[in-house]
Amino acid sequence: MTTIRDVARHAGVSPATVSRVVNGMPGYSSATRDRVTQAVAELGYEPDTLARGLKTMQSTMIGVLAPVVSDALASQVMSGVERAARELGYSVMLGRTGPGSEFAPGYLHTLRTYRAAGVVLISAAITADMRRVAGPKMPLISVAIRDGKQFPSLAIDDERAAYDATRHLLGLGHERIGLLAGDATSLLVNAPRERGYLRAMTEAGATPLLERGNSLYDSAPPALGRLLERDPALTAVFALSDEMGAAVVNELQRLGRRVPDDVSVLGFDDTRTAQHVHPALSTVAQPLERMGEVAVHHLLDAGNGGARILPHRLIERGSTGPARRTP
Amino acid sequence: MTTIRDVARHAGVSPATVSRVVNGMPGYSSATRDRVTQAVAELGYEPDTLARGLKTMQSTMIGVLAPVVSDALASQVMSGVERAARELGYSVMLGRTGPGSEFAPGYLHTLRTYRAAGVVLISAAITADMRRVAGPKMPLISVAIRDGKQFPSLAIDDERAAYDATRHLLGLGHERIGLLAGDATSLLVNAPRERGYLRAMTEAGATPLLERGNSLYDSAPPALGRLLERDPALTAVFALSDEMGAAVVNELQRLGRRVPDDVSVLGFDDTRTAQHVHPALSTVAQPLERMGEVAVHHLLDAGNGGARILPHRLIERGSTGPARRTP
DNA sequence: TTGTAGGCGTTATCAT
DNA sequence: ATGATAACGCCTACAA
Repeated sequence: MTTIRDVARHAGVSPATVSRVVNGMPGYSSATRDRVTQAVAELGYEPDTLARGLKTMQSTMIGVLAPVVSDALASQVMSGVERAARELGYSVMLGRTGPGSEFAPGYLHTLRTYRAAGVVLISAAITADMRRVAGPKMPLISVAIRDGKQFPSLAIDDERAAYDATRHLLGLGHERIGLLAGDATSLLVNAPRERGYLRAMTEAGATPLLERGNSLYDSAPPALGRLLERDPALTAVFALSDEMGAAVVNELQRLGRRVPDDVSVLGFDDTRTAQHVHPALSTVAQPLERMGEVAVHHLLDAGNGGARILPHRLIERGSTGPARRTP
Repeated sequence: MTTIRDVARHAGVSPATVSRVVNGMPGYSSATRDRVTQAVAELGYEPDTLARGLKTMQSTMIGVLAPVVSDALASQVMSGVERAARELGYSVMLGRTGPGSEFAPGYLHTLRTYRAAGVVLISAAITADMRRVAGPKMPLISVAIRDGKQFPSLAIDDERAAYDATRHLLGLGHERIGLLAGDATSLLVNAPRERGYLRAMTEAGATPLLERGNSLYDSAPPALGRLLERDPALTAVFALSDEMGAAVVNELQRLGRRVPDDVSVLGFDDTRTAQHVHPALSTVAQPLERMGEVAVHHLLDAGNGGARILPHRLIERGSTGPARRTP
């Protein structure tokens, strides 16, 4: 292994000078800079991250924690985090919080012993306990979830997004719009979306109709069944996740209903799943990759508390269309 | 921050003793062990990973690198890696190799400066250059790709898996089976699968028919078009990725063909995508999560070179069935 | 502009 | 069984 002393010897200077050159600190002639640079190249020297971190009391590590590592939404945010981190010279450490954030403290602890520069939590709210184990030096930010004003967070305005989306369906002439919501455990994202839907429906004088799944694919067909039982003449279903939306598209067709001619379907999130059904799922897009990138920047800018809002966007694919005329 | 000296003072012993207790080395009475253990608990002491790594010249970090972080297949392997690593007390660092592995050396370099305990490469072959920048201490293993015998790898037997799958379709009475292959850049996985298909077809006296996509969803419809043009009486399509398989299921139905009554469709990998279409995609399953776990174990067992094979498995869902009788 | 020296928190060697 | 001490590789006052 090449150390800073090797380079120093090779270039005929002191370790301190090498350090200065490598870190771009002032204090050397351009001649020595060249000699050092060359020595570095020749020996293939790279500063040891551990030693550097130990000395500076800070590492260039960023943690990224998600409830489930293989989740489609989380993957996209992680991708953004990774890209931004790398661009800024940081590395990212991956962890899993578990569905109820139960593993988060353990990972935060580890991250702390690495003197991580910060942590982004995906789809998981920051708790006082997490804040405590993270210690005073390590900033936390949660993404894709609205987390009050107490801790930093980065998300779309879920209430408004659901409101806009419902208005869009109303604008297409739909009145009997069923909402397929997620379960209560992900309350922080579901509650505002439900409110948005409710508000739009009420304003339009339409009758709200709500059933719950658990945001995953398999939970949607039974919930759709309950929705159709309560109103067989439904002309639109608004699912609060793309997986549920995709399942609804498939299930409706299995039941002999055409999408979107008989029933329109709208999803939420704009994960890749939305494009894996036919007709492709119209959906409320969250800028997931971008959220990951922005989160990293906020983290490193000592992004202080408060909730930041990113813009949502409605993407029309093939699963939505004008309401079927009631004869 | 609590250091080992704080604990030592608190327990009335020397730092060396604390270290011994914490690391389970011999050399202390049970009385002092208890005092130290209690002091550790009271002060919430956790050894600093950086300092420890610096001293021991080894860190408990494992790298996991994938061509694209948000890829479904890679996500599942990563999930397995993360789980196994955590269980063994290791942390995982995430990186992106890029489609042609072009970024791999950079990440390997970083990992080396972290003195990582090893690196698992997903869907990326190890090259001599990578091996070089990884240095002599850091083991590498590639997963979900067959990598000759030169470097460690962990994958299914792609040739055999495709052979078995094709035989399965033949067994259902299909003779006109089109193969939807991936592009040439992922040659290491595609070539053997193509060979397996070809061998099964030839053995059965059937006529092979092959078109290429790029493994992603959007590439499948046009390729399917070409397949149908060359043989409109096709009764089965074997797609070498689930995304392409899902697209084929959707596209066939759009074209008015029933799945599986008119045409059977078989996918490959068993990612979540396979379950996001209707009928759900039958597919050749790779044990992705398991591969991630096993990779970690091999890495830490100083897993020497050579290709390790994990078993594949055919999963029948709704997209395959007996061949349509030719009247 | 450049070099010397001390210490970050830990483990390992050598005394006691 | 326990403690003092020296490194691991780096950065950064402080001196020169």
